[in-house]
Amino acid sequence: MSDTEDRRFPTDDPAVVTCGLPYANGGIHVGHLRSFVGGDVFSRALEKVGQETAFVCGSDMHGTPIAVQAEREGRDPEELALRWHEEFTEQFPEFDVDFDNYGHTHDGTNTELTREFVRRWIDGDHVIEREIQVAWDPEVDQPLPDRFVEGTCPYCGETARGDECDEGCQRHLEPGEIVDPVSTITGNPAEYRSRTHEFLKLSDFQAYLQGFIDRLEGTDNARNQPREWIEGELEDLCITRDMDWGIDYPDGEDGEQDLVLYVWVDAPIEYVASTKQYSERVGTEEFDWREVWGGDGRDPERSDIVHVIGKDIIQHHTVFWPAMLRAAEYDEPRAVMACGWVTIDGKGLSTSRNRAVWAEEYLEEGFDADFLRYYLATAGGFQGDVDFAWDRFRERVNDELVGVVGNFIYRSLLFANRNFGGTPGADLSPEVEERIEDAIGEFRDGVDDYSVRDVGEAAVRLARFGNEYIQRNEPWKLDDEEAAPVIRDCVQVAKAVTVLAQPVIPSTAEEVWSTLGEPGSVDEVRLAAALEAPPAEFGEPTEPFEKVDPEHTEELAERLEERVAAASEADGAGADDEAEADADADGEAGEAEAAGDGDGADAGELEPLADDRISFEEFQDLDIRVGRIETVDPIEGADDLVKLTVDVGVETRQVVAGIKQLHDLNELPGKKVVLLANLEKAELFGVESNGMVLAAGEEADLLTTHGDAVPGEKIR
RNA sequence: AGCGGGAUGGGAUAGCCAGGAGAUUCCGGCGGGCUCAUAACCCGCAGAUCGGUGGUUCAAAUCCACCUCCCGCUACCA
Repeated sequence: MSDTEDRRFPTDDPAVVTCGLPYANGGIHVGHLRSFVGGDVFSRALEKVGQETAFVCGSDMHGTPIAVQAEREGRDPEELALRWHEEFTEQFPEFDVDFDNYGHTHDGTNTELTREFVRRWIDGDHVIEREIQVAWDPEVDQPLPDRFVEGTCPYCGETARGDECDEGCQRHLEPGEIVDPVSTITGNPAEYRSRTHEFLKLSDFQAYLQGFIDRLEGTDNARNQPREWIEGELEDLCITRDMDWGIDYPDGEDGEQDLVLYVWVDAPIEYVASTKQYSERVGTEEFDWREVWGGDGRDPERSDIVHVIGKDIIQHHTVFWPAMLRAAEYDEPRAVMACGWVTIDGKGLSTSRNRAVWAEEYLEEGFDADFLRYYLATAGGFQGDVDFAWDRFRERVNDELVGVVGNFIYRSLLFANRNFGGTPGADLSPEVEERIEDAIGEFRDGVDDYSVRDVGEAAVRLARFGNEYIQRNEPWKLDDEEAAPVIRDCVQVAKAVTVLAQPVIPSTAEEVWSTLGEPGSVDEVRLAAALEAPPAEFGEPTEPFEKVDPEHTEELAERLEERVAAASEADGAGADDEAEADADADGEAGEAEAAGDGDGADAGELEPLADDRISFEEFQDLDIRVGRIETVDPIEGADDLVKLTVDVGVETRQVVAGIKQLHDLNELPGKKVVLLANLEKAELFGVESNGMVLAAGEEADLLTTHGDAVPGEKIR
């Protein structure tokens, strides 16, 4: 970031704005919507400043989560993914997220282009073949790529997924790295088999990426977070997987290999493919995708490619992706805008736990899409997290959008219409002209700073000025002749507000535009239109917005509260296996939740007794047994965890317990313990734990029996 | 432990990256105005040591160091 430099928008070249691909295995909620709205606002704003822009995206159809889900449901992955893809296609327009092209990664364009990328890598000698050990389920004789396998991270020892150490050090894991692999489908311990795979030599691009990251524009998090990777040792990226679902690896000669490309290979290429589809549809004279993506002899380090993503996929867009582009001799991204999460009560949304406000649900409640767009775009800085609360939503919409923006436009236009039948014939005052120019400047700065918020605020501030201005001049106390210049100014401000606000509230802006009697669409005009005279005649305006009913949001807040409570409960009880597919979905705040413990932990300070009573039946749901410890083995790499085998009469269970530092392990065998037998299985450090040994307090003081109860006896 | 992001008047946020008159906007509180406007809008007040400590500087919310506390991904007490 050699500072603001002089590379301001617009440039002479066409730009492309992309949004992180929604993953086609679940619905869209407000968290996802934030990055789509952000991208849409930004691309509209770019056009407002005169930048030729294509806004493209597509559904992410491949990858193991979809394959896993399809397998579980006994369905075809393509059919599964397409169903969601269709839904996305319908939902985006409802929020005025208006892509110039929306494709998907499984379509012909992407498939072809992806293969071409890979061929270029091969031709450029950036791909090497390597024998690696891949996880394999011996029982069903099936390879276990990525998230088909879980195990222990070789770096930090945490439980990890096959493709990343999601719970520990967050490292990206290459196939074959994970220790103690277990199949996520069958639960079988996996074994490693030797397979030949293809690798993109990221190491070829280390120096390049170091320069790239200094050049990259966008939000700070995107420019800083990857530095650790780029400045460290870059490992080569395995670009193939042993799977059926995906794009076949283009190996030319022997079509024998049943390898497909890693999902993160074909997913970002969809950005290019989708742009290409757009070009093909409108014609290259209108928009030439090659001018954006390169290969046209321009400086590849000076593109106008802007990626809008969620902060969970920063590395993919700032390390893998630029290397992939470079290796195929395409241009590099100019900017990456990584937005924060949308939270509820400060905690992340969760698809699998229904801890969310769904896109569909929002619309069903009858709210204006512009309201949510406004809220999401301006509630906080783009890279910060934004809390979604219905009452905050109502507050900001009613007080700012309706009260300030809508009200100003309405009162101005109504006054003008009643007294003058339109815009009075008078000159624009220098004060107002200057103020509008300032607003245009704020808007421009917002675009150049990649600040969606500032872009949105520019219009609101101008409207606020408008209210002050009309109040200060009190035209209602003046005769028509005196009032004319004031109203002329107000109508001009109202028009300017409409132009400036259009990227955020496109549909309302459009209505106001036609109320003003302006020809064409506000979507088409540029910022300069804010200072052009409004029509001399226009009809009676209607109120641009209808307020949000407080009772309505109150009710929704209650409903949401219940839903969140339900999610937390489900959560407190359960392990974290359900997290599987979420992380890829962009804008999704993975699964948080530490369930209430953690606090009151200090010795000497006892937790209060629980208020909620449970029924005897509920108690009986717990299958608690007497057990006898047979063997004790410390778990390698873990501080406290040990692997126990416990005789519970009917069988012997393997249980993991965190008691290593608190008990002399040698004394444990033979000790009787109390075991919760029907707790769901969990995996800790790659070791399965089938039950829970009960212990008291922080010290994990093991419970035992005083009499002669025998293993297997039920506690009642 | 690791990585990232924070800590600003009662609550929620902006400013800090390009350091300079004690600071934005929204809600809330108090008082006033106006009546064109969707009980809207406008004005004024209430007064906060801009998390702590030290440093750089003529000057720091804004830069540097250390610290504390939060939050997020996530965790070994299953």
